[in-house]
Amino acid sequence: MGIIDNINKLFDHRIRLGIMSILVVNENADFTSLKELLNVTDGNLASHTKTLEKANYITVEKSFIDRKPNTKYSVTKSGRIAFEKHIEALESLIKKKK
Amino acid sequence: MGIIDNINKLFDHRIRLGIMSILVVNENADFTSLKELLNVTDGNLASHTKTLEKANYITVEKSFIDRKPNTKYSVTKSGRIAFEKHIEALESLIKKKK
DNA sequence: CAATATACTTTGAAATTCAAAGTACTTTAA
DNA sequence: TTAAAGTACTTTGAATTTCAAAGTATATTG
Repeated sequence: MGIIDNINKLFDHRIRLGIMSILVVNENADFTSLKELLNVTDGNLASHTKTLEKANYITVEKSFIDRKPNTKYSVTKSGRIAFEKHIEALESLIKKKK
Repeated sequence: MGIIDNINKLFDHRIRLGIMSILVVNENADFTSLKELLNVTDGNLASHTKTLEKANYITVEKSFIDRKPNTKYSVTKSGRIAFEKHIEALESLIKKKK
């Protein structure tokens, strides 16, 4: 087993890591908030949220707020668990340097 | 500026992160050692080391040891600095959850 | 009602990732 | 001695991923 085997490939990208970091502390965040916080383009954000959604790490809820479409993302239980594991893997990899 | 802007794209991949993690504590490591520690295929490792080399984050030294080719990788000064910055960016992103 | 804005989605070109196959020896063993 | 297997990479290109431009749909503003 390699020393990076516990690093989750799905979180091994700064945008997805950022999305998860936001969602684990916020219960939910909408498309526009994520876009601004992460400073990414629409299409790019959409494709990364879709990847996380397919993995069942986040859920999407669409509604209309003030007659405008609104997409809210939340982290799932399994997403939260997977993320914690990833962070632990990252920490143990990096700590080796001390 | 987004919250992930200080994450270095080049270290935003588990194999390259693993290579750097090994090299910042070891002064040097050869191809075979990296391959075993990381549990990756030859071609895959070669392409990631090349990426880091192009960025001037690691250097390569080729020689023969026991009549066999040996490739040693070491981290450069700028590679070390970039890596530290990356780790700080990761930590500050993750710490927000506490 | 035309122009501009908001909130996404779709599309596909470009870049990246990855492993299979290739190269160049060396070692073992018949 | 020579054939087969092993070591240490490198090359290649197919598959996947990333990303932004353009598109869709509705709302607002002048």
